[in-house]
Amino acid sequence: MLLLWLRDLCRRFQQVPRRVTCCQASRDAKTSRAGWEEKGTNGVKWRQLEHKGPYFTPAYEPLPDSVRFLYDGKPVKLSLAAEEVATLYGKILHLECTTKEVFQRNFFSDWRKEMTAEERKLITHLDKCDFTEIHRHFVERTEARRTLPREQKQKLKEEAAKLQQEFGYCILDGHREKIGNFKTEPPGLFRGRGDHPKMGMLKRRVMPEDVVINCSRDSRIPEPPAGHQWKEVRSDNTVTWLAAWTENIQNSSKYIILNPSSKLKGEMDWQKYEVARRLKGVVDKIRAQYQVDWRSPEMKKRQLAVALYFIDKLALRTGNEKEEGETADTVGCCSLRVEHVRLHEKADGQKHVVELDFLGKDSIRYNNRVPVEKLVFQNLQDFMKDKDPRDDLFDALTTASLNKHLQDLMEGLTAKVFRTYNASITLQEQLRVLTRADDSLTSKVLAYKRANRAVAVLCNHQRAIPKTFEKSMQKLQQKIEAKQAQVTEAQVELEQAKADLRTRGENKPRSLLQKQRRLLKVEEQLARLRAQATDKEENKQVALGTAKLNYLDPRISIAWCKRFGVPIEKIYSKTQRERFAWAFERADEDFEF
DNA sequence: ATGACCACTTAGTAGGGAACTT
DNA sequence: AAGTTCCCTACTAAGTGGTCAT
Repeated sequence: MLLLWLRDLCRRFQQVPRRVTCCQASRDAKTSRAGWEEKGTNGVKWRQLEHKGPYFTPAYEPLPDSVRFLYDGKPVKLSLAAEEVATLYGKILHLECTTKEVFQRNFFSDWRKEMTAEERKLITHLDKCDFTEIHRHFVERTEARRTLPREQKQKLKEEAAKLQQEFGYCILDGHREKIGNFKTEPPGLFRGRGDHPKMGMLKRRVMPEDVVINCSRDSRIPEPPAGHQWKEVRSDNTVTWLAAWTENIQNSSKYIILNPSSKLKGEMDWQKYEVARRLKGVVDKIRAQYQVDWRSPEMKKRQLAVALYFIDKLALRTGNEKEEGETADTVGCCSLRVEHVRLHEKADGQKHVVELDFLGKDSIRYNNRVPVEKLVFQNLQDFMKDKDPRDDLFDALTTASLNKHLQDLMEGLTAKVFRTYNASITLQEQLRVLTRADDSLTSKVLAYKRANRAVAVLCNHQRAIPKTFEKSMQKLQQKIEAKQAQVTEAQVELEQAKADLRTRGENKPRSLLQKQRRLLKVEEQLARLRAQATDKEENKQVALGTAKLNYLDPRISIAWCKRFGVPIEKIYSKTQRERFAWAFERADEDFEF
């Protein structure tokens, strides 16, 4: 208690909390041995941090009188507060979430809290509310912005750039670094993923009074907006955030953080991959061990061994416990329930097939059938025996105990390192298998995409099928047919030319050569189109970006580009190149993960 | 042990703008 | 110039895993 109070006091006086520095020192002894820190500083993330604080969402701008809200068919002029919340709903009227009952109920309940007593008395049923004029108003506003004359657009762009210049950068240890999100989140209606019990709730406007500023003591402390104050100004150099507030839906912290291009973030990214590379050195031993443990007489040990097998083989997430009723019902490995597993003695012509079917992170469905070793199968049967569908599959296992075990196997090893390791090693291996040195540039890039996709599939990174997918696929098919016709035509012409040369003895070898070249060219184009179509089809439900950004050691890709003469721009966009700047300094063509 | 809390990484989506057609 | 497609980025939700108090 005393310590707590002291620490709080320290923070209030904007000093580096002593206790934190002390703790960090002991942690450092461990981490430096593991090669975590290179500067030899103890958990300290910066020495200097200066910034302007967050940029706040501009105040609410009332609707023009011409835009009406109707209740029960009659226009009602809403109070400012109630109108603002109404516009949040009207703005997203076209989105599917507004049709969900939970969303509507939560929204209506929170909206009513913003109404005056009078409004509350009048407006009692959401289905009598008509937001269509509000919705149209915002659609028109967007449209108006889109069709703005060139100079006006230019002006808006410049204003945005000015804002970016003023608020979008900080000074960290003498370097000007880009901030990731320099704006506070605007008020809005909470859009959880999947079946979220809180969808539709009002996310309130962030005020300076909610915001804690983190910066160095001797820096220019950011000014709060006129007439306002910060909640607190502190100087904690063991954390990387610049400002923080507590969001009112889940009561969790939101942070203003650095851009991924920053040195600090880059260094942390690098370390992540170095840990994964260390796993490469011990993974065989770990695999051998968990296979032995499948036979253990201890239930705990067997559950751990099977769970780890899933995490390793199927790249499952660890699956922390979640508070029931606060979030959507999703699971990971350790939180799998009996109802998520089906065992097939025989399926698809294979023995001992395990079928997993559950909602994972972001309520993305994981549905996979895999043949497993007999021992794994028998263990699963045992774990499921005499349990209800809603019971935990691994009832004797927690993520904490799993990670504790992993920590003993290798310094810095946690469950998520397996995902990183397996993702990166898969990319490297797939690139090796799929790339041919004498292929065209296009083919090489396509090979990369394939390798990337293999990882995305492994990690179950999915996306919604693009709305225009069918249409654009049809168009591509038409293009292919047209190209096919061209090829046929070119073939005929070539044959004709050959025949002419023979029969009439016409002496035009130049034209013959031209026709041959023509055929080759259209055939190549056809092949390219076909490859494109295959690629598109295989990719329609797969999200490649997540793996690329978070799981694939960029040094693998950089080395591959160098080895095969592929320009790096073909693989990484500008922001991605900035994000992976750390890797360019550390990878030559011989790099091996 | 257990749970609350915190800080950080990982995730999919909406919407805007660039690039390409018409 | 307008329409269309495609790619990128901003946004913010939802995970992981550590620490600390109880």
